[in-house]
Amino acid sequence: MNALTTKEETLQNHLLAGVSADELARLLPNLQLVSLPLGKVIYESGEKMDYVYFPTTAIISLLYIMENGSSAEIGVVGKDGMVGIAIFMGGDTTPNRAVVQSAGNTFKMKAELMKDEFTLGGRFHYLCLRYTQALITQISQTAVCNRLHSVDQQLCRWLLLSHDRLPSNRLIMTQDLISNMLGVRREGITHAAKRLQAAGYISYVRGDMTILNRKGLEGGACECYQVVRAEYDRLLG
Amino acid sequence: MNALTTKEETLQNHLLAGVSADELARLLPNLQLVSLPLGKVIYESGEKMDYVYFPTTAIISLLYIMENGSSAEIGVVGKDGMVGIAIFMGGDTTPNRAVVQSAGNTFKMKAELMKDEFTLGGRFHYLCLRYTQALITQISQTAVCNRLHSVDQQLCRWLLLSHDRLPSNRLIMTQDLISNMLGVRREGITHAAKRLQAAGYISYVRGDMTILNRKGLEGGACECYQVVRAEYDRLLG
DNA sequence: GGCTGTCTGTGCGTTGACGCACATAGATGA
DNA sequence: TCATCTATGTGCGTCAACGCACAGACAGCC
Repeated sequence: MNALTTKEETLQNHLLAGVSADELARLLPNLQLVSLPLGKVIYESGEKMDYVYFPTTAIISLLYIMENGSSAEIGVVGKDGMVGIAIFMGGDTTPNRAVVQSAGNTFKMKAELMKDEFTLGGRFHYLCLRYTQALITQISQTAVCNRLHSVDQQLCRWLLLSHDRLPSNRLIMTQDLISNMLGVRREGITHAAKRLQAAGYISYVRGDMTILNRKGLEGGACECYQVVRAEYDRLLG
Repeated sequence: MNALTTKEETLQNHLLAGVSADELARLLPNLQLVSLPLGKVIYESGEKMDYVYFPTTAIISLLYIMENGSSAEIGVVGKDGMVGIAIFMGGDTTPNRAVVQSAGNTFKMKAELMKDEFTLGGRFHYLCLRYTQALITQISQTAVCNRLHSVDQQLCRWLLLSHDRLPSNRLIMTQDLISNMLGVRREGITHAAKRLQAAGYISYVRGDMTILNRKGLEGGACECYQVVRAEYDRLLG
């Protein structure tokens, strides 16, 4: 891959696409394109973060793992953002695991270089902070949704958030994995997915899901999805 | 109140206590001490934030209000932090309401002055970012807790988070208000509170609650409380 | 083809929380 | 003192989600 196509691919990530020409010129030599397989753990809870990730086609899920092994997703990151905000926020680590939810590509950059660029305080700095605020809204809305909404509604929200970050309508993911993300039973996902398939919104066979009708999903979701979407558009659109 | 006592009171807020002497000298003339009554709304969802707040004895709850009127807390702020991070993160607003959960004092400062001081990039900037990361952990853990834990456990967590930010062992708050914070039924809080009182961990009469046994509450809470506490200590301790 | 492992579907009893209705008890003020 | 309001306690039916067990169904592989 030559420099030109790398530059083109960086533009697939919304944060990298938004920086100034000067900044991009500085960042480009330090960005390494890597392909991530489904299930790959890129950060473990409490572990020092060596790299920051800017996904292009991959989707990364931020999970908290309980002591007893159960888990729940707190946020999802794709081409809209980055994984590793703790690096520039100053904490270096977070008590969360970051797992590849959908295989694909991402750029990675050394944590030290990330800090250096951030401290320069330019448009990159500005975008990182605004992105962090958008992520806070996503996490907040996950909290609210977990409290007040049904599994059916949450599955719709989750599918929409994933679809927004996906390069196609296909999502390679078993119901068992989805249940781990949402922190519910696998059977609960089976039931909800069946209903969505019966309604014609999605179709799936053995870990291969296709989104057929976004509007339908939007109707089945709670207001949480729209709140998050609107904040991303407002802050980064 | 003269300048000396104001300066002493600012030190009750952990963020203000952590800034450099130069920064504090710049901030002090712009900090206005106000007393906030229980239930006062200091920000409405989506509203432009005119001030940032640094509580000393007051506790502020960050809530999301659903379209149907039900609500859920996403985080709580006291002397450990500040309300209004959106001002320096760049978004200016958030889709949340900020309500006084426990009456008390807070310093407030004009949003413009906050932005100016933040952009200077000193220790204040550093502390604001680290605080934001701690708040993210709190919100994340709220999401996890909402998903996986019982009302009893969540009440313990909530009481502990409040107690950490309270100047005494007394919390003036009805069960009805607590239920709005946690996004559960009032009766659910009645049952949980009765159990805690029977165990001797708390006592209460008509909106006047006293925490008698912190260790007991810690035993009744899920791991979520400790995770949040540890992150605050690590990032800001 | 047949074996094996994984993914999805289904049934059933249990449970934690909900929604509603109403009872009791402390606080407030005329 | 009495009326009223608010806060808390309690009962009961309902329901969504859970935990468990197991039955297909499909894929990959020898």
